[in-house]
Amino acid sequence: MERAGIPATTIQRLPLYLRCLLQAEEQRIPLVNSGTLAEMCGTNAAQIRKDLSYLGELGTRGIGYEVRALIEHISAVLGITERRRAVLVGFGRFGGALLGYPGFAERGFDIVAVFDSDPDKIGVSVGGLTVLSVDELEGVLQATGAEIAIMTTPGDVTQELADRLVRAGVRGILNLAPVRLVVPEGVAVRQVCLSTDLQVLSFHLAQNTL
Amino acid sequence: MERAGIPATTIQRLPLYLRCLLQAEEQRIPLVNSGTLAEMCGTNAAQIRKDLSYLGELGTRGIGYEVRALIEHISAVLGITERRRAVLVGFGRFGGALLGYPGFAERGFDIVAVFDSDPDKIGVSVGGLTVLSVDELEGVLQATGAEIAIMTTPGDVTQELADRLVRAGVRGILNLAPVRLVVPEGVAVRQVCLSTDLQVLSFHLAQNTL
DNA sequence: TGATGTGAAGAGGTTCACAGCT
DNA sequence: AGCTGTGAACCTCTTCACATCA
Repeated sequence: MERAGIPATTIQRLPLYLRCLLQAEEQRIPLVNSGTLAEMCGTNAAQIRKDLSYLGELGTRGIGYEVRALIEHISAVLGITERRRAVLVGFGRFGGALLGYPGFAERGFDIVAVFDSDPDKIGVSVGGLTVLSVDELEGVLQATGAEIAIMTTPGDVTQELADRLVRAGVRGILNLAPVRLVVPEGVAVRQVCLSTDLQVLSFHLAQNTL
Repeated sequence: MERAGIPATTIQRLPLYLRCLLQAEEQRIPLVNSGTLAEMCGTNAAQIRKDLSYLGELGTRGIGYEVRALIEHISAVLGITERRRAVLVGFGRFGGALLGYPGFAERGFDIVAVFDSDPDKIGVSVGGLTVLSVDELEGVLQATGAEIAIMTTPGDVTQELADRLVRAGVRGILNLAPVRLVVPEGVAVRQVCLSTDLQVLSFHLAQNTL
């Protein structure tokens, strides 16, 4: 499968396409063309065709794209045909909220362990899981084979924990802590920072008040 | 002030620069050059200089940038010299977690109202605020003059609520609901979707297992 | 005929390399 | 001498326009 050479921006749009296609499938729509899919996604037809062309020749000229087949293809490229295991590090406000979020499981991601360093939280059981001590990080990661970590830890310990996670086999980190992580080659990091987003919004507000 | 013509990517990096500069100031560092700032931010010196040059000639050749002055400038461009008011729409798992998050206030964003449609939640008081009915949206927005909305609502009602928010004067939306919002010209939207981020991470995992 | 797939043109950002100040 | 500010080269992504094929 020709996966290399797909632009990063295309990859970031695939989950959106997937969501729209699943929606179409629910409505029993068997076929879409680039125009209608673009409308569903809020993009343009050329973008859709170009993006999908990177995954192979998935459409039929004069007809369009078969919804089910396209879902399969995109899922395969995103590597979510099998379920993926993730651990949650940090059981605070955000950590707790994320654990209860059904969206992860719906999209094929299973949270298989939760860690914290606060003795008051360790042992708490929630959603079928028990909060574990971060001391057990390495052992549990080995046992579960989880490859993804979602971090909602205080800023000052995040890099250190990330290092341990990587050493223990994690190769993808979704970081909600307001810290720029440094990770070795081959490990992917997605940084989420709501404060940053608010500041970008603020810029736009300031712009429009000239 | 020459704000137009600043690349969108530059704007998105300014909050990061700001964070690093505040950190430098805390360490009583009065002056930085593009090299050291780049290291703190995990970028390169050329990027820093180019970005800052869009804001004006803020440095001194042969010397570098004065930390305090740079903080002021970036804050001004981001429009966060005055505090900004935001409302939270949706008091569920995420909404509750966000309300307790001190990071917003620290960066100049005050959450001035919380809305929900669930009768069981309306009236609950939390962090000095009382959860209000979404029926009161328009009135409260007018009264508070909030320009930003943070949405953590169920997907199916989000667009509709966003329309009402925009009509009531909101011009920046931070959307945590897994829905692509359609908004009129002049309204800025930042979409946050953790599931999307996980799927992008999954792609990278799949890549490295070839 | 109708929609895809794609080379080519265009736009937007990043990196380079050096002129220009202090 | 040292570091900024910036034109120019380079690269990446988006949009266009059309050849291509069912």
